[in-house]
Amino acid sequence: MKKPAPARPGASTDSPWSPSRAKTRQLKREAVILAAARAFREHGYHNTSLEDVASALNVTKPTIYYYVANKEEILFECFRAGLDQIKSVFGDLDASKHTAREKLRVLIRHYGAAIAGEFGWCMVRAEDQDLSPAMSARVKALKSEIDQRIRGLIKEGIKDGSVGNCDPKMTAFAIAGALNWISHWYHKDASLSPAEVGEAFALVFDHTLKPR
Amino acid sequence: MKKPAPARPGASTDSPWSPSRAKTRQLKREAVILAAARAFREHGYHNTSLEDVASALNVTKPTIYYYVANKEEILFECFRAGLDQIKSVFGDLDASKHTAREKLRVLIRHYGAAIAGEFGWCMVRAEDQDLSPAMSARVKALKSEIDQRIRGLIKEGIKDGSVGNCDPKMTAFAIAGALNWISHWYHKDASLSPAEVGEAFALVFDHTLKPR
DNA sequence: TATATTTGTTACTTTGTCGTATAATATCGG
DNA sequence: CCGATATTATACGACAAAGTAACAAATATA
Repeated sequence: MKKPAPARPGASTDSPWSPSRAKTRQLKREAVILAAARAFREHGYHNTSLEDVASALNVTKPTIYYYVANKEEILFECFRAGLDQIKSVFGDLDASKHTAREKLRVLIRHYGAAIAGEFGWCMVRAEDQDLSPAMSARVKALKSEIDQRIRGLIKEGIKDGSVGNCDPKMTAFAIAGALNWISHWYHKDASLSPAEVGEAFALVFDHTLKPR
Repeated sequence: MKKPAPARPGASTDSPWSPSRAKTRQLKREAVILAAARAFREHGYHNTSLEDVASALNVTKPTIYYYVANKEEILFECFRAGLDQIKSVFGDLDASKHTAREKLRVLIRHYGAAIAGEFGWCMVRAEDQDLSPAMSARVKALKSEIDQRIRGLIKEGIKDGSVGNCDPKMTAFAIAGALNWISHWYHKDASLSPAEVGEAFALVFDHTLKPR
């Protein structure tokens, strides 16, 4: 279970290993995750063997296991990559001085773009049951954080008057659901870029939220 | 591949077999489908063995195969049961003389209730790749019919003035997505009945659609 | 009650894929 | 240039679950 070399790119001076080694290793690991994410999206998690992933990278299966402990770890990393991408906008939101509705607009645009991205499928459609209880709990916590953020912004908006009166819980479910669902249709109907998709949904829900 | 007896309940007079036999057989078949649908929802399609389904019904695996050709057929029947439930409201819609927005309200309420029902999970979260190309195509056709209906009603509403100006395609995606997503959270958070969930969403999107 | 048909079980084969033991090759620091 | 370590391949073990063959129990009809 112990890594042969610390994979942190920052640990260059205090490590006996060349940083370039650790760096390319990290890069290759990420390539494995990404190739897996694409295969999962195309064929589903259970219909994708690690041999499929390997051959997509022109290597053999044990090579995959050199970079990753097991299939579950790959799935977890896919979840994390996607969810982190969504959460990356939280900082901007905290800093911003706009109304809650405008913050929601930003969040929706960003969220939608992330779902249309490479890890959208895994983040949304992969099943908790394919992760161990521990990993599943971590994923649930991340997801819940995002959902709570939406619900919180709706409540905030009702208070500051930028959002019309509505049921915050159901409205948040509706928004999150509509966004998550993008992963079901986006790659079949990719007439828009991920950013454009996010923008389109931001517009739709701006209508929903605007007070009347 | 040929069934030993025609399972249609209508074939009572011209068949040498007692109709009660065919009837109970049909009932048992449906019990298999339903038990499987519940197991799929709880553990996922691939994490549910037919032995699990069998033991939930207090029988053994080959008994399942007596009522059903294979696992794929079960999944297809689950899809069909759910989608038919949604489509069952189309007749009322055609007969109704209300505005398009009011029709949408009815459709959304009904759709939402169906998704929160027994077959909601299979209908929405099961993957096309787990069906043969032929069956997958049939499912896609049914789904598309429903989506087109929503989009059509939005366009109709924009024309008759009951729906405010919006992008019909994206708005339809948003509505369908929000409704489909119910299957992800409903059984964990079942504080409302399926009908109440449908009603709540009808309300949320009435806000979205109302002209301003 | 006797017989044919339906319904169900026990025990098996087959298949696919995860994950690993082992060995061979490439690459880096000294 | 050499030894150690990183990287990759070949071949295999283990196991779970789909699907089947052959046989046993139940039941309707004559």
